[in-house]
Amino acid sequence: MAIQVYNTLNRKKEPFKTIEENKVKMYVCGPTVYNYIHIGNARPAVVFDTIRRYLEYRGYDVLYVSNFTDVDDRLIKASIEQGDSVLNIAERFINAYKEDVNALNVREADLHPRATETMPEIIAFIQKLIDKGYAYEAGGDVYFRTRKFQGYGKLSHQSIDELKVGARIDVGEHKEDPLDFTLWKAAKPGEITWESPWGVGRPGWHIECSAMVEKYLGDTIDIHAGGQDLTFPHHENEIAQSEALHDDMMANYWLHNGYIKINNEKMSKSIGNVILVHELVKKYDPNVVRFFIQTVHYRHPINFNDELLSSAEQAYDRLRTTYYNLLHRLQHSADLLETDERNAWMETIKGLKDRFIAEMDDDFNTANGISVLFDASREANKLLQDKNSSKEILEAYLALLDELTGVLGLSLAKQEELLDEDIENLISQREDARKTRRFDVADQIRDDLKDKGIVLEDTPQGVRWKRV
RNA sequence: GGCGGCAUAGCCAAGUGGUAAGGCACGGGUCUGCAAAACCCUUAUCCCCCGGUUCGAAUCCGGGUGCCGCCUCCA
Repeated sequence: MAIQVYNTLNRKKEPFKTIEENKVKMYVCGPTVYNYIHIGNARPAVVFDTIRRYLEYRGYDVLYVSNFTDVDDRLIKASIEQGDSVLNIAERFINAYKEDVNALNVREADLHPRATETMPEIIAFIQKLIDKGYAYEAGGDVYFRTRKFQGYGKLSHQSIDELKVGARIDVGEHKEDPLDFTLWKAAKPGEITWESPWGVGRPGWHIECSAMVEKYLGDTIDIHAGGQDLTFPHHENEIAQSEALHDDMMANYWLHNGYIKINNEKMSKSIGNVILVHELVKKYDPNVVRFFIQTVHYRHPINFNDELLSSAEQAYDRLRTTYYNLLHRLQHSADLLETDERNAWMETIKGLKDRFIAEMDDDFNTANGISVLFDASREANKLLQDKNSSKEILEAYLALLDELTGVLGLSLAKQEELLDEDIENLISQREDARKTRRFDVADQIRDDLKDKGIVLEDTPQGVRWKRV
């Protein structure tokens, strides 16, 4: 059974078929870099990074391109407010973006093109649209002739006459039709500009993606993705530009992730409930944040608040505990014997892996993939209760957990930690006390260590400790 | 007005025709010197409401209620 992908274009799941065998060309709309990113920006980064990782896991060679919009109205505004250049501000927040998504274990794209570095291609793209009659210059601006493009509205499933109701012409615009959108914007005095056949100016928002996709990936790509809000008008306009020019599909699959809400409200600056990734990862382990995002299907809305994050933290710790306990057993057990049930265990492990793949194949259902991780955890915990467990099977469970969490971009492994010598001493003093049944002494030491954030757990294979 | 989404246990969340995954929290039991961790059991006769199709629906159709998104360069 092939991977099934929900395609916004047709509003249904379809078998995933690539243009070139085993190769995926994927483009994800990136941020406008005028500020630190919030969790609304983080979601697509995490979601499509996960999809990329999964496709690679399934044997595809993925070429992943994601842009930075480094010139637009908001950047110009920020530039004026901060008295700094557009390019400096962009540079600063590109670095901040990379730092933030890196914390969430989002891999860098193969290519991160910037609008300002794609200017010749953007201008050439616009010129070709003019030559083909799909665009026109007016007063130094260039507009796309929306009505001329057959099929406008096919992604957002709206008819052009309905769209017309909301469209309007702003003061200073020179559109033939309210539905037309800007490809090139004439500069106002003092703004950052580029030379073009239509005078100095800068590109409209939508054109950079069309130009970049063409430049780096080709006329038709496999996957084009972004947040749900980009469906209209951004992606609709990209389709119009690219398909008008190429007379071919821009992308075979359009994927859109759902919105984020804060305490069931829309996250917005006016409400003042915007959560920056920056701040969030100080408060919660980035693994937990990533995990939390993945516990909800990517197309569904996701609600953020402290209670939900804390619950996710508890859940994630369950997986971690299993992982640590497997490691502890492996390292501290002298009784690693072959069990009679070796084949049964290996079958179970194989079954878990197969289930994980089946769930993820179904439109990247990470919520169900994660439920398999919990089942794996339960099975591994059962193994840990056996008196005789073999090294091979313990290692197989660790490998399974590493493999599946790795696909999701999560890590259960903790950093190598050492205890202070005096704490080591206390632990061994307690062991002595327990051996001589001086339990009051032993319990006192355990309580003291707990106050210092070290929890002790006695197992048949010796004492186990963890920090809390 | 147009287009679309969602409504599943105390909370979160899968499931889109075959009789309710998983997690958090709660309760009982086992294990333990006591704990912790873990395991087992229990926890929605039922999936917003009403009607219909079907041998059979949380899942399909019609109607209703509630919440939300896009149609404003906001992911």
